Amino acid sequence: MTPSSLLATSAVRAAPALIGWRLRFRKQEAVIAETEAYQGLADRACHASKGRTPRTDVLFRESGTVYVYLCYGMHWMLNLVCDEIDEPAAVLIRGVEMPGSDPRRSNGPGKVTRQLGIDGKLNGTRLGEALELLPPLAPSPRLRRGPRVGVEYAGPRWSAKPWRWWRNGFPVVRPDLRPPPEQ
DNA sequence: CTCTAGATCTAT
DNA sequence: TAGATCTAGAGG
Repeated sequence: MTPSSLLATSAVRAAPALIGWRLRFRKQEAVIAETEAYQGLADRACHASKGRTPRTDVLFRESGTVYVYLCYGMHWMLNLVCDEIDEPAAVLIRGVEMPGSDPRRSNGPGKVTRQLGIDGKLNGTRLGEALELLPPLAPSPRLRRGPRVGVEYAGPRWSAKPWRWWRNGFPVVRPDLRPPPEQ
């Protein structure tokens, strides 16, 4: 499994598969521990549901493109673009684990980028340039899943989708969230 | 041009 | 539970 084949599929399939893969940036290494999928024009939680705009353009590009945007005026969100060209989809990196670092320093999307020193300059670059994606070193961990965080604005149909995954035992923020009864 | 909401985090 | 901080996108 190569980084390109991993991402050349829907975000809903790529997001759980990415857990355990490693990100390398400026000599730092981080193991992906929590992800969320944003899939397609129909997904009201996905920025691309607003259409192709200057901001969402990167989502329509080739898988392996890096999408970074500023949230709440102060937090950078790191995403990896998935799926085919012109099919907007991305996985949000919500949590990582770094050797010798308290995981509570990197268990949220804003914390991830702050910890690694990632900002908007990475937006539109491709994996392999500044940011690298490397295969797991350990066997696939057991995963847990639940609804995405902070997307209530998308309406109940989309905010209830259990499109968030994390490594069992990872100290996720908002552990109060439970998977919906059915989807 | 103005206005508003937002894929969050931290301290209170 | 509120405040920080700022920009894309929508509306006039």
